[in-house]
Amino acid sequence: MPQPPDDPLGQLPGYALRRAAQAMMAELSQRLAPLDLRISDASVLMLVAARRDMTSSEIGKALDIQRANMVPLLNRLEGAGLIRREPIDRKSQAIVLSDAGLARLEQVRAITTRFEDDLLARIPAQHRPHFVPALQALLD
Amino acid sequence: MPQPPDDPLGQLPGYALRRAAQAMMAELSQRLAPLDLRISDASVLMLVAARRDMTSSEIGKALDIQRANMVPLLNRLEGAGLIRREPIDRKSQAIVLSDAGLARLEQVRAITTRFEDDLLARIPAQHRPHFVPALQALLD
DNA sequence: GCGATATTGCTCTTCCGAATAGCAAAATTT
DNA sequence: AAATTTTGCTATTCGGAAGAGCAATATCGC
Repeated sequence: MPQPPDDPLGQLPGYALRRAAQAMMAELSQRLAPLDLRISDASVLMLVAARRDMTSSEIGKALDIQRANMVPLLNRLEGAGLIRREPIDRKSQAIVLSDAGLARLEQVRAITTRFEDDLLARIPAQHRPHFVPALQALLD
Repeated sequence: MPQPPDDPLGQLPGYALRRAAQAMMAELSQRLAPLDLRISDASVLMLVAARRDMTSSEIGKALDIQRANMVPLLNRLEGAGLIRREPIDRKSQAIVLSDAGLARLEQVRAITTRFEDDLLARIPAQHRPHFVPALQALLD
């Protein structure tokens, strides 16, 4: 990621945010590739483990993924045997982790906690505690 | 952008970074839409104004856009009459702003400086000075 | 209870950004 | 002069995200 001194864009918060997110996601994707999971797959696994029996729409709301786009995502996870769809009533279904899903989740956790540590480590100590709060302030 | 208290992901720097960047870009896109420009279009205009006579590949390197993807982008800008391609030698061409491009750039500047101000304003004052430095640390 | 309304899960389609492979012409290196 | 690199491009693919629309079902107001 070159940062030429005469780059007039590098100082702009919006531009820096975009580039940083881009670089971060490229690296996380690579680290998750051995598990055969995309970033959104991993997010879903983590979420359904933390809050059991969520419906597809609830997951979508929490992760800001549209209903329509949840379908292929969950199909993929179900096809890989990581989740199951269990009927709640005749309309809704709960998404639950299978045993294989739980096992995969453990691998995901290992990779992501390592990843998040590495990420934070690259931020100079004096800026570090401000990083997540600043980002969260942008999400209200 | 909901941030439920029992969201196990919201605290993760990587996840927060992704979501913040997503939200930011969605909003910037909207603000640029009246100018009929995408975010990358605007970046290119700003860059070619600051460093004149750059070639397509140089722009790509600076903005981290691949050669192949620069082509339709520049075609679009050229089609809109905002830039011209001027031959340097028989292989390379300089990208230069047209008069219309310069005028459009002024509008871009108005929108982006306003946007960047608004963005920073949403970050609490004690975190604000740490924001861009932290992001830049992730880009090395 | 019933009718209007909202929600759920889905299909199909489109768009954008990004990536890859390949290519011809021209420049640069040695 | 030959080998290598660079430039600009075509063509294709992929992933994430968005939109419109739909049938079945659940929920709310009365």
